[in-house]
Amino acid sequence: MSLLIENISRFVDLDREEEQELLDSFTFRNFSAKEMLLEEGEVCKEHIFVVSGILRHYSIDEELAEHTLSFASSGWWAGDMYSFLSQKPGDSYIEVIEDAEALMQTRQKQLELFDRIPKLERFYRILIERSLVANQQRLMENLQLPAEERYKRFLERYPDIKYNLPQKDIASYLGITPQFFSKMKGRLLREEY
Amino acid sequence: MSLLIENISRFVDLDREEEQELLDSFTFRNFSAKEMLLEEGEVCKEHIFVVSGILRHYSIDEELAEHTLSFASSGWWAGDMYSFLSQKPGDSYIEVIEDAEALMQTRQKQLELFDRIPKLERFYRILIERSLVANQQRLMENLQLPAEERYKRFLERYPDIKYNLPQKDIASYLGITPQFFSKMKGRLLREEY
DNA sequence: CGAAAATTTGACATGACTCAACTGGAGTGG
DNA sequence: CCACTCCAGTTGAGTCATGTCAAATTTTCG
Repeated sequence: MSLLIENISRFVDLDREEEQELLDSFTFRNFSAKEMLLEEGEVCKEHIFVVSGILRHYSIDEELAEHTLSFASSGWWAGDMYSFLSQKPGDSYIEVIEDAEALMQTRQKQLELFDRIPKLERFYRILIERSLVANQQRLMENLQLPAEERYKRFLERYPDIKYNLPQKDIASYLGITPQFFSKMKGRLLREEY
Repeated sequence: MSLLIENISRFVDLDREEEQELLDSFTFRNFSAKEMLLEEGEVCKEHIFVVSGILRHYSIDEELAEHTLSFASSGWWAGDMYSFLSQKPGDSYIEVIEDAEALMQTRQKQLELFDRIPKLERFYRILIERSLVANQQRLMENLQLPAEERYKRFLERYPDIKYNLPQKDIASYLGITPQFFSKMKGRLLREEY
């Protein structure tokens, strides 16, 4: 559980009491593979800090194709930001890819803490700033790069879990079909020699 | 200048003194069309609040193709977030599309104000939260939708300036070539009758 | 008015998709 | 522990969306 504290301490200094208050605002939960943490039409009530395991955040379009927005493993955050921030029903899904342990915080608890401990609002501001930068970079990658290059960036972004993910999920992250991904991978392997 | 105050007041309440301090932290500037506010390799020293006119934020890939990350008109913010937040050299450009007036704030001034007036850090947190949501939505649109649909979303996102932008810039925002954009637009016009 | 830039248009090329069939491994129940 | 089923992954043929190249035309602006 101190993984969370470590993470936050990289950006702001908390004293013992504040750390305790922070931890008390989270609920610890266990999830097993294939469980759904969020489905379309539901409100994303909690922001999720992943302690172990892997989550996937995705949405489904009119043609029933899935599109992965992000993966989250140890030390990363997950949540449908639109729904979590507005507390309105969202249109995305969060599923468990590998058995996971996570710390969950409701928006209300979060906002209370921001009032009580401004340093935590600062931490969150920094967290969101960084997410925004990462997202903008990914957007540019998608505009500029062909699938093959995007795959290489993906490998760099998720070095710890790249071998634990089903190919179809990687394909849906890259924005291509599983069939095309399979062919592309075959081509890359052949080219390596 | 009170456009800025109006904007901020939608999320936090400031008293006269705080408003003044906020305004003092910005510099007012005038720009004319085609001026560059930021070029590759430079540090994005200031966060920009557009009072009037239009800016475009873009980057250029290895094939020299431009990719527009965003447009900014009256009431919107602009800046290379990666560079502004880290104060390291960035890889993007900001140009003036239509003569503009803007308020500029350095990262240092901004951080000082966060310490002095926590409400402003809150405002900024909310601003970034919203940017993040908008960005994630655009990312999903790019993964899911064909160019034609993306164009419709673009029209909804920029209703005020959609007729003031060169087609090549719209194309580079959508992630397609100007030629293809031209053909697509022709097709859409013909279909309308 | 003239030069440069933006837009349009057409022929052709290609990256990525669809559909369909096949293979193989993981999980489940008998 | 086997047999069965069910996904995930692979592969091939044909197609479609979008790109490239090149030339003609229109617009912008000094």
